[in-house]
Amino acid sequence: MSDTARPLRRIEIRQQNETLILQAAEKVFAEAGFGGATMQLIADMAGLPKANLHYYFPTKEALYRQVVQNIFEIWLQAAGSMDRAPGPVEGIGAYIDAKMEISRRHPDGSKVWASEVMHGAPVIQDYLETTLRDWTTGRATLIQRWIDEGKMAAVNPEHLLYMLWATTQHYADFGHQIETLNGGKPLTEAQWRAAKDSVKTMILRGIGAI
Amino acid sequence: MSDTARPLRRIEIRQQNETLILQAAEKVFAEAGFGGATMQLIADMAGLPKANLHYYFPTKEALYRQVVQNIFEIWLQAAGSMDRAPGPVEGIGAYIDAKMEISRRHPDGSKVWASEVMHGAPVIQDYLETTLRDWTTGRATLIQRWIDEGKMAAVNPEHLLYMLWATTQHYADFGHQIETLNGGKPLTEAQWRAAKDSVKTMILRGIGAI
DNA sequence: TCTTTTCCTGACCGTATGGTCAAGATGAAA
DNA sequence: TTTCATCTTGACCATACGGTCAGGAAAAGA
Repeated sequence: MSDTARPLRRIEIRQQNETLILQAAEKVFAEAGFGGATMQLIADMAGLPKANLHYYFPTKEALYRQVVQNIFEIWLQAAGSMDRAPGPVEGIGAYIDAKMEISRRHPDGSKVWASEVMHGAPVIQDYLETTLRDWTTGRATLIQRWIDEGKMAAVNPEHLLYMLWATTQHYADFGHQIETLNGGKPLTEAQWRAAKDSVKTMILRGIGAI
Repeated sequence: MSDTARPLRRIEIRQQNETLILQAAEKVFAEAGFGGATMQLIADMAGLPKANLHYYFPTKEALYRQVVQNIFEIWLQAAGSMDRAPGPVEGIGAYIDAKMEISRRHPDGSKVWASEVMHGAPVIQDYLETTLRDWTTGRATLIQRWIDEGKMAAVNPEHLLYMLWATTQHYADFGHQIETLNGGKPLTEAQWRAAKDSVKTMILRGIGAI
């Protein structure tokens, strides 16, 4: 921006360009899918020549893999919000809040994740079998404990988790449909609050926690 | 199959090949997305030469459009199960059953639909703005009537519909993830019953209908 | 049987794509 | 200043893709 900006240091250059490329890639992969995305389109969106992309990321697959892993990191971050809660109202409530916020702030990332899983998780299958599986088992145990303690109804923990994922991610993955049904306009701040509130109320009542 | 099969009539040939192509296309589009799917792959899966595909469907887009429209037809069929019900327990219960059955019987179709919407509905935008919108408005009115009649809690009808779509379609679109968390095995008959039951119980209780 | 229409398909074409490379530019180290 | 490592990029390449076409096979109609 500034004409008098000092030359960037090596590390800064690398960091800046990688971020630029990853942001552009996330958007293009979300909009076109892996197969429909082109390195040229990502390059144009990042404002860099295509050959420069291949300098930082050797192949399209490598770039895609990094995008998916970044999304998984965000997911893991939200996954923690369920712990350290005395009961389902706080724990599941916080988790819904966190996941709805991700749907709002990172809709592209959510779409890439959904697309990856829909196509059989060719890239992140190992994460599903390790990290995600462990997390799911742990959370199912936690939910079962709440049930045993009489803090919620005896629901199937796995299917509850699926419902949480499905409902929250729907606002990102099917955002276009929701927007169309909303008169072509994105949800307002108030509408997002209403969405969060609806989801929380219906689910927490659905599991007999409120 | 039979060596003595009589030669097929024109209309039969057309019907048979179109069906063959559409089935193969649905599978390939679901697995690879529109951009990742190739006419050659669809042709191989259908057991026909590629040029023959272009005889029945002039372009890849035309073939894809037909696949998406077929899915929408199935969706519309299930959409009727909510009407002619005296209250939410029967109406929404039947709708959940119908949509869960679609997720089970037509997972590929569901994935193609999800993919289409995720990428901004380039092909079926007009359906979203007309048929889907009208249906949604009508159903929201119906739900509001049930609320006014005291048959269920005062929830936001739109967000309830989103939850219904999200939860039921999740079992198709994220079927691979569910299968992985299920030890790599597809859900059994009993597990599908449990899934349906969980979804119905949680949602119907969540809206105060039971 | 003969003619017409529909169906079938191997070979082919132009284009776009992922990826490479060599030569130059730029910042870091000596 | 000189040397070295990193970064940049236009030009290029092999491949794969969607789509075309001509000519033959097969069914329908006369």
